[in-house]
Amino acid sequence: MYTRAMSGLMQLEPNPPSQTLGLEGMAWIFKALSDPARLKIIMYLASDAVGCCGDGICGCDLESVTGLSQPTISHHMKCLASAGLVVAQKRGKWMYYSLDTRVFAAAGAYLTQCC
Amino acid sequence: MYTRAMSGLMQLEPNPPSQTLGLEGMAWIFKALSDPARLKIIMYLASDAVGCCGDGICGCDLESVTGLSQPTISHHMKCLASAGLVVAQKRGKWMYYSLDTRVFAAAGAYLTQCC
DNA sequence: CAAACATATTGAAATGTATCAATATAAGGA
DNA sequence: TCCTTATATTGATACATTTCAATATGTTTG
Repeated sequence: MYTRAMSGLMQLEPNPPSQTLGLEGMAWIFKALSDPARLKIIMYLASDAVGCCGDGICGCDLESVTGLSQPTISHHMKCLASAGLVVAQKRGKWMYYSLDTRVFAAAGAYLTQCC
Repeated sequence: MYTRAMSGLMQLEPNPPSQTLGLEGMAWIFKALSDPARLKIIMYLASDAVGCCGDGICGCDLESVTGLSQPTISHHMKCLASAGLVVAQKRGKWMYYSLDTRVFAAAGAYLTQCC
């Protein structure tokens, strides 16, 4: 899975993806957004909730929010990170996740401007 | 496929989907957007191209634009229509397709406003 | 009505996805 | 060091998706 070379997405420059990415890249972003569980995760990350570890939202928070197993959360977060929508940061033994609002803004602009 | 009850989506009211649709509905829209061939079709429909039948863009136009077979185009258009992104209209023996800009605007707003 | 054409449906193959159980890896604390 | 905890990976299963060939449906025109 996620065989697409993601280096370009992971360290996105200020340029909006709609100009940087082709159809394939945009489709990849929308695919990451196409699962209800992942949207739920995104909404939780956007909600400024506190999280059980205090210093951000980590994987175990997302298990309880979604009711999904730990490997499934790991899978979904890799999917979101590979699209550049989520930034994953390891601190200690936890992974902390946050949204890259630039990618959301760019994908939103792509939809509002395409027609 | 496309077992989801689409009646609500097909005759969308002015209300943006982000308020009308839940996570499932938004995920359904993003899934329709998650294929490069469908994005190519959308870009073509947004381009105000003339089309071989003169009075809009019909299925055979999309075959030549994408290089995909007729059944595959039919499949993709049903997918886009089921998400409400595309309106399909039969005139004579042709199906004419157009974008529902309200759904694009609503999906775009969902992304720009969620974080 | 019959032929031609546009689209839809069916069937099938290849591939991809979502999910969890089991296990591995990595990091912190006793 | 050993145990506990958080996350990642592997393996397996069920299901969905993309695609086309073949065929069916429906519409216009001869």
